[in-house]
Amino acid sequence: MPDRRGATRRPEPGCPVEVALAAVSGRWTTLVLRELMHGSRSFGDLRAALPALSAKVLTDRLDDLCRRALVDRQRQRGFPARTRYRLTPAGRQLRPLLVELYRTGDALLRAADGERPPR
Amino acid sequence: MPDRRGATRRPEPGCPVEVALAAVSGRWTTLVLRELMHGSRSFGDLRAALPALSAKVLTDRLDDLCRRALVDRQRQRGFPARTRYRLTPAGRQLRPLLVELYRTGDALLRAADGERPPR
DNA sequence: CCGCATCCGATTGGATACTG
DNA sequence: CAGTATCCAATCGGATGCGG
Repeated sequence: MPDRRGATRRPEPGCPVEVALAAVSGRWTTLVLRELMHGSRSFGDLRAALPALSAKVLTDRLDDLCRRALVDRQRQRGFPARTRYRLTPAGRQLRPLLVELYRTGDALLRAADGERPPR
Repeated sequence: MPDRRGATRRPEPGCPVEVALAAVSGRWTTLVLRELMHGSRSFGDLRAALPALSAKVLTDRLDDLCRRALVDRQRQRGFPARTRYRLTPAGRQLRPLLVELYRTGDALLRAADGERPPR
């Protein structure tokens, strides 16, 4: 990618970098993905794991992930209603990216601390 | 990170994943970083390489990257003014992340195409 | 040449209350 | 239980014009 020909001169939605970034950006997205990396979850499971996340934003995130085919939704109608969310094979491909995000962020934090040595 | 204890239950700014995501998100950010990965650039160099990027947004991006200590600004005052931007050692640490973003996005695009096979 | 100042429309995230 | 419906403040990206 560094210096690959076909490099874009504007942010095109079809650029691979934009596609990956769109998949993980947005507030709470990485935390929802982390939960689903551990296995399938219901709407309520996710709310319990992330108590500060409102229902509206959780719905937004899940809708978005479903539209991108990274998450699969299984509704079981009736009362009480039940819905299970799980990663698709495409969604599972995000794992190395999340690991790399953690690794890079950790390196940046260490670099910043190194400048002002921990007295 | 997957299932690491100390895992956050809300989006805290000190979380490594948030730090790395903040460094590369925002429209045009990855393209500006790509240019700087190739070496130091002036404000005008960047505008020429990314013609559809307005001066205001470029300034926003560079200010942000400087505040995060990922980019270093060297002003040479006078007329005409000159400023050179270059990655700091911390900024260069973003390269593997950008590569991983490209790799993952590419994999997602291939997965999506595979579903509707290219006739 | 390198920005900053303004203004603006669109998108975002969150709070709150209600429904199948 | 699993959402939907409103409403709102804040942020964002972009256009345009001026200033050192």
